This record gives sequence, structure tokens and C-alpha cells, in this order.
Amino acid sequence: MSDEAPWLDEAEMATWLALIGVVMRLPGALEVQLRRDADLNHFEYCVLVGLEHAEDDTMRMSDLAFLCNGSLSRLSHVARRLESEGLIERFACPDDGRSTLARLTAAGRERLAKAAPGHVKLVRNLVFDELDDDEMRQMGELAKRVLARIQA
Amino acid sequence: MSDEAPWLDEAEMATWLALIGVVMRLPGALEVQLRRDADLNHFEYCVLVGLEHAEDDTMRMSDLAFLCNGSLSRLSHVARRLESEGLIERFACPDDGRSTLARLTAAGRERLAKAAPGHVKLVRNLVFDELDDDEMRQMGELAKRVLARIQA
DNA sequence: CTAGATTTATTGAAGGTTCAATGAAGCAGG
DNA sequence: CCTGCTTCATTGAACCTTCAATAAATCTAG
Repeated sequence: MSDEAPWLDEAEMATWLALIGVVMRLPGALEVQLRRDADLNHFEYCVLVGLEHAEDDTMRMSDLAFLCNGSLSRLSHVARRLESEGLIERFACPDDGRSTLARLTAAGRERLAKAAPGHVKLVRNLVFDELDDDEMRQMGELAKRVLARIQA
Repeated sequence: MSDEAPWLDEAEMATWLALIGVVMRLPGALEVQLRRDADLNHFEYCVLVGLEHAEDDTMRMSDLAFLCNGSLSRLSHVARRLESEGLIERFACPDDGRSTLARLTAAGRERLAKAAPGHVKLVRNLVFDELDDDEMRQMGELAKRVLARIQA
């Protein structure tokens, strides 16, 4: 932990305000579309996408929670809702009796299909259409390095 | 709204995952410190900081909500809590009968003083210590442009 | 001038997230 | 083995945010 200069200078403050602005506003912007097109919030969408990209559409709860950048408790509550809607199913892990596996159902895949096209369009519209290829890669690299610190 | 290519290529996806990771995890990381040091969540902290930087420590509710990247309804609920703790006070705007002004109290300033040093340290630790000056400015510029799209 | 539209703010209800507690399953050392 | 420690997951309560409804003040078009 750094232990120096008390506050941020002008350039740092400008950067921080822009970053925190994106952090605070992006989820809400994404959720408008997801709610309208597929009645999902952003975290629910991440869960379904995470499963879709996994082997056999199946993943351990705790791995899924990490992938989706949420707590296990949060995922557990969300999984109950998604399961009650038939979008995922849960079952005991054969290899480790402590673990639960979650799997995307056909209905879950259909729901995802309703959300995804509009979601991608929106992501392009909000982020990628604004950046050229160099800027996009630079943004990714910087975000990746900051993310590594947050996760540590 | 762009209306092209259906999904993100590999580099775009890597960028998106890093960006969304920061977006999802940063608030939680900040709140641990704020809760510990000053029993505030991040939005409450933003409200107090916003007022501290304003003329006469006073700002219209709707301007404050925009500055803090939240809805007016959210601010209204939070303002009730902060006011009941004596950290801010609210009063009618003399110029426009529809508006309410919020002002930071002495107690609010003290509470902020408990939170701020640790908050700045954490922000430096998570973000600015990772970036050199060029990278910091680049990040700020890119975030600013993306934020402009989100706000529009 | 005034009727309707807009801006500003608050409120209650519904829904989602966090936090702490609980418990089951596996692991590690004696 | 069996005791304590760790991992994995769920749960309920408390808390926070969102959404829709409400209402007051201001603006605007005719």
C-alpha cells in the first residue's frame, strides 16, 4: 500500500472522475436493454453467458461466481431465481461432494438468444464504436492491470 | 446505434472482460475501506465529497445526483439517511421553489475526514500506482469519451 | 392569463445484494 | 481414525436501489 501524497492532482482527479463515472453508470445503461429484451439484470446475464461458454454448459458455483465478478452468496440467490424460471439447473458435483454444478438449460439458451444481439450492439455503441483498434487494446491492457490489483 | 458484426472478436472480448471486471469489482473494493473507516457506502461518500467541493458546501439535489452518477430517487433516499445522521441538511432553494438544496454539516465534514485518507490511499493502490503518467492520462481520456456516450 | 406540459423532489413497495450464521464435505496432522 | 481446519454452498435478515406514483412549482403556447 502506497503511503505518500495525500490527495490526487488535477490530472489524476480528472482520470478518476471519468473512471468512476463509467464504473457507476455502465451497469445501469446495460440493464435497460437486458430488462427490455429478456427480463434479465446484468449479473443474471453474466451467469447465463458464463455457462454458455463452459464445457457442457456446466460450471461449479464458486468458479462461476468468480467469473461473473460476484460473491458466492450473490450467485446462490440469483441461481435460485434462474432455476425457478427453468433457465439453469443445479446438481451435485460427482467429484467433490461440497461443490454444486450449474448447467444452462435449453430455455436458458433461448433467453440468452433474446438478450445477446441487443447487448452486443449496445456494448459496441457505448464502448467500441468510440475507440480505434489501438485505443481498444490499450484500454484492455490498462483495465486488465487494474483488475489484477483489485482481485489481489 | 451500430448495426454490424454480431459478436466481439478475441481482442475486443479480452478488453470487454477486463473493463467489466473493473466495473463490477471496484465499488465493492472501495466500500470495504469506507465501511470500516467511516461507516459509509461509496455513494454516500460521493455525496459528501460532492458537497464539500461545492460553493458553500451546498448543491441542488438533482445536480448532486448527476455529479454522483446516481438517480435522483437514489439520492433522495440516501439524503434522508445522511440527514438523519446529521451529516447533511436540506432546505428549500430560494431561487426556485421546486428545488431542494443540500449542505454538508460540520459533522459531515468530520465523517469525511475519517474516510478520505484511507480512500485516497486505496485509490492510489488500486489504480494510480499501477500506471505511469502517460498511461494514467490515456486511461482518463478513453474513460471520458466512453462516459460521454453512456451519459448521452 | 391559464391549461397543459415539464422540471424537481419525495415516497412506498418490490426486488436485489450484502453480511453473518450455518452446515456439509474434504483435508491434514498426530 | 478422529479432531480441527478449510472449502463450498445455502439461507434469512438487514439494507439499499429501482420503479412507478404522487405532488408542487415553473414554464409555455395560445
